[in-house]
Amino acid sequence: MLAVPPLREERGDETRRGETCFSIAGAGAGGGGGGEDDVALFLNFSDAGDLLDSINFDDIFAGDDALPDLEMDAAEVSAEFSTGSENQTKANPSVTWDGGGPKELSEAEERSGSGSGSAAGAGAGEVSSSGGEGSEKKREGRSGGKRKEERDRGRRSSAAAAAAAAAAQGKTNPQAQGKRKFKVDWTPDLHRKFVQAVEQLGVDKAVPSRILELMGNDSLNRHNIASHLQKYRSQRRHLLSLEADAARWSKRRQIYGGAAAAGGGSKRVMTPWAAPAMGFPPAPPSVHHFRPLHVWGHPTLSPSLKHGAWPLHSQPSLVPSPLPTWVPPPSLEHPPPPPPLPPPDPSYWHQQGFGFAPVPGIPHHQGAYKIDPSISVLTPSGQLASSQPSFDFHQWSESVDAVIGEVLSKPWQPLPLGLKPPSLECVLGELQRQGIASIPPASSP
DNA sequence: CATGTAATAT
DNA sequence: CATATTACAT
Repeated sequence: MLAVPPLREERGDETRRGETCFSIAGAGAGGGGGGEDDVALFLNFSDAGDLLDSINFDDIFAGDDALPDLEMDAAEVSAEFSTGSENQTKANPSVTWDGGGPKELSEAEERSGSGSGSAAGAGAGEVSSSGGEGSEKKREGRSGGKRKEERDRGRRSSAAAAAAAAAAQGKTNPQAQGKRKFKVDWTPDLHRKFVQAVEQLGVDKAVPSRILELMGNDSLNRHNIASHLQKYRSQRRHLLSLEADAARWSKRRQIYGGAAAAGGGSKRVMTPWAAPAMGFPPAPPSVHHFRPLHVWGHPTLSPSLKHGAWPLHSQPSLVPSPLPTWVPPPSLEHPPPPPPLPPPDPSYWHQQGFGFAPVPGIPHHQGAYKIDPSISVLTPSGQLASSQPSFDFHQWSESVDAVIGEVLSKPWQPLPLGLKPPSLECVLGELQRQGIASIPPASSP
């Protein structure tokens, strides 16, 4: 709570220089996902250049608090999806029959129109869950986590029988059509097709069914795709965040480290905001008023990420050497020529599923959100969350203004992604609107 | 109903 | 371990 001096209230101004305050409005709650983004990305980005080549995704996904130890174990990285091999070019996915598999489901109907009602017959089949769904939807905290403990659903662990049936038919050529429960082997090739389809559709419009169409692969069903897609997106998000982080770091080096940093004896490149990186709020006492705030982030993948080969190894350096750096804060210090940032696409933020994630520590429904680590969000509680630094306005309170100043001055942006810098108006506007902050008189920090 | 996500099973 | 499956939410 601070005095809230002047600030142009008129929203009309929001678009200065093409900038726009994106409002995620309700979106927040919806996203629900993206939970794994909380990895602390303290990677050693000293050399953004080949960073990506050395990312060990296992670490990344491990995503616990422990800082990923950048082991740079190239070998490991390329563990799966080894493209080099021979198996390539197989048009058909190598689906492997999960013959004995206990669970068996008839997927027949998947094929939309084609009503290939094959119906494995196999009486047993229907493992289809849910006996009768008690309909006890628990409406609570939402966000993926609720999970009704052991949903006592009597694990129909058996159903197995059916499997046999499937197997029987399987033998020869699974894809024929009687595909049942095989496991898709996402070969690099298959994956490429997948990616191609996804990109063709547009990352955001790529939905299982359509992807499926485009891939034309008849041995896959929607679920296979969905599953893969899920993973794919997940990966993507990580890449995005890494890229952003790398960029940020790179930027900082550029700014603070300068030539000095080169040698390795990086001066305390750690300047402002990295300081008391207090974790997340000690649990916002009572965030009653929460409304969605504004977020900033990158609307799209940088080209370097777009290529199809997701399996890391083949991935070109993620961070383009010449990082399109965006320099300083608009109103602070030097007014750098606004780089030709690709126009942000507002709609982006409204897309569903882009990982708005609950900020660890803050019950989702309380309205705290964050997006990929690289993106920052002003939470209802006044916390400005981003991958690393996290400012809690309550705690830093005295200096909200200062905080804001720092926030705005930090190298936030070198996002090679057409991300635009948070505009002062956006930040302050929101703070003001919520009565949390005041406007630093033109030259606060 | 299709989709997305997290958790969990295999 | 990569996928599949499930539960739930949208």
